[in-house]
Amino acid sequence: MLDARFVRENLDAVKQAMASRGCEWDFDAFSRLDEERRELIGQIEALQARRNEASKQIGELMKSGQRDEAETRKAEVREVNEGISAIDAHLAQVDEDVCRLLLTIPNIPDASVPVGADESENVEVRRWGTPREFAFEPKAHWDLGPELGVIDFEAGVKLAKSRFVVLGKHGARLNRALINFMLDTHAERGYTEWSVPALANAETLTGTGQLPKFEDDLFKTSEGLYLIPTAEVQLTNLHRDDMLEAADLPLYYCAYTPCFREEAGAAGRDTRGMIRVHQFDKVEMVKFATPETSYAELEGMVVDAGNIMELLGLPYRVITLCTGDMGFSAAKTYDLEVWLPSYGAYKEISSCSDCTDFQARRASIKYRGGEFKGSRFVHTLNGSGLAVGRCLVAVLENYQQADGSVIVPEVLRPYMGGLEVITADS
RNA sequence: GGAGAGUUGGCCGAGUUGGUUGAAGGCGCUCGCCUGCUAAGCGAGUAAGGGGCUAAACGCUCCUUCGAGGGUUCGAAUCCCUCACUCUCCGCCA
Repeated sequence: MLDARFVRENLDAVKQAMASRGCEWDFDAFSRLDEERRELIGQIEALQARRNEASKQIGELMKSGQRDEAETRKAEVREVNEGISAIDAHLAQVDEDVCRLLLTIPNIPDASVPVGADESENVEVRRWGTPREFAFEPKAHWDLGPELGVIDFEAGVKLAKSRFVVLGKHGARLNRALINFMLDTHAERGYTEWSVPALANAETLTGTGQLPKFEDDLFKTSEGLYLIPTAEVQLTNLHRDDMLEAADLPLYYCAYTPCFREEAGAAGRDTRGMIRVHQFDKVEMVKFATPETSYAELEGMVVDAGNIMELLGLPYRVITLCTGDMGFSAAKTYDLEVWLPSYGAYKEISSCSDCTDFQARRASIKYRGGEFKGSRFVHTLNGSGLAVGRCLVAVLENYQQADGSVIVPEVLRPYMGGLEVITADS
C-alpha cells in the first residue's frame, strides 16, 4: 500500500508510475475522497475538543456542588454528540472508500525498472550455461515423466482434478531431494529455515497484497481461510505488527511449502505437463532489510536463486521485468528462467522482488535503532529458490539420455540414496 | 468441545466505589554531566497514528488509540454485551 500523504503530495509522479504499469486507478476519486476525509476529520475533532473541555468542566462543577450548571452543560454536550455521530457516519464511509482505493493501487516501480507494456519488453540481464545440443530428439517431460513412472497426470486428475499431478517412484524422491538440497544450500548462505501453515487468514494475505484485489487467484476454505499461493505470505507476515531492531537486519528466511493457485485467468496456457498446476512445491526466500540496503539485497537474492541452478548444472538466464509485467507489490523484479528443451526456450522458475515498504506498510513491519528518529517501515523482499516442480521438470528434460533414462545431477545423489540414473525399471 | 483466568506503551508491570492517568514504577534506549578505562552514579528526555498551522525543517496545537467491535454516560483502561487470542484444568485426538 502507498502512503495516502505520499500519493496526495506526489500525484503527478504516482500517475506516471501507474501509467507505466498500465494500471488504471481512479485518481480523481482519491483526491476528492481524501480531501473530504480531511475536512470531516477537522469538523469532528473540533467538536470532540469542545466535548472534552465541557466534560472536564462538568466534573469540576459536580465536585463543587453546582448541579444546575452541570446539567446545563450536559445538555450542551448531548447536542455536540449528535453532531459528532452524524459526521462520524459519513466519515466512516469515506474512510472505507479511501482505504479500498489505497489497497488496490500497486507499488511504484523503481527508477531502474525498464518501462514497457508487457513481457515482450522485459530486459535480459545475463545468461549462465549453454543449452545442451542433443544428439537425439529430446522428449518433453509430459512424455518422459509418465514413461519413467515419475509423473502421473491421470492419477492427479482422478484424485483431484485437472492441473493436479502425482509424482511416483523416483519422481517423488527426486522432488524431495530437490527440496532438501535447496533448503540445505540456502541454510549455508545464512537463511533461517521455517515451517509454516499452508493456510492463511485474510489479514495475512492482505499484508502481502494478495487480498483484496486478487481473491480469485486463491483457494478458499469454508471457514474463510485461504490456501497459500506462496510461502512469501507466511514468511513476510511472521513479523506483521512487529518492531524489529536495525542491528538485527537484514533477516534471511526460507521455507518449503506447497503452493496453491486457482490459475483463474490461465485457461489454455501451459496446458500440457506440470509447468502450470494448481498445487506445486516451492522453496521460498524472504528478506527484511533497511531501505539503504534493500536493492543490494535483491541482487544477492538473485545470486542465491541462480546458485541452485548452477549447482544443478541447469542453464538459465536472468531478466528484469518491465513496468507493465511486474507484480502488484513489487518495486523491482528479476525473473530467473531455466532452459526447457520442450519449450525450446527459457521458462520462469524463480521471481525475486523488492517490495520496498509496500508490504511493510500494509502489515505494519517496522524497525528502529537506526540513524533516524523513531521507527521506519522495513523493506521486504521475496524470491523463489526455486519452484520445485518446474525444477524437477528441468532436471528431467535437460538430463535425459537417448535411451529414455535420466542422469541424476551429482549434487542430488546424496539425497537420492546415491542413485545415479533414473530408468523406467529401476 | 466444557470450566476458569488473562489481554495496558519497545519490554515488564501498576491502575476496576467511572472525572488533569496517555496512563505510576521498573527495564531498555537517546542526550548531557561525572569518571584513568570499563562498570556504576547523577540529570533530562523517550508510544503510535491522524487532522490543522508553517514554503519547508524545527516547532506549536487538536483528535484518536489501554486485544477488536458495540453499548451505558456529559465523561470509560475502569461498568455492560459480543467476538478473537493466550494460559490453566477436564474431554478428545494424529
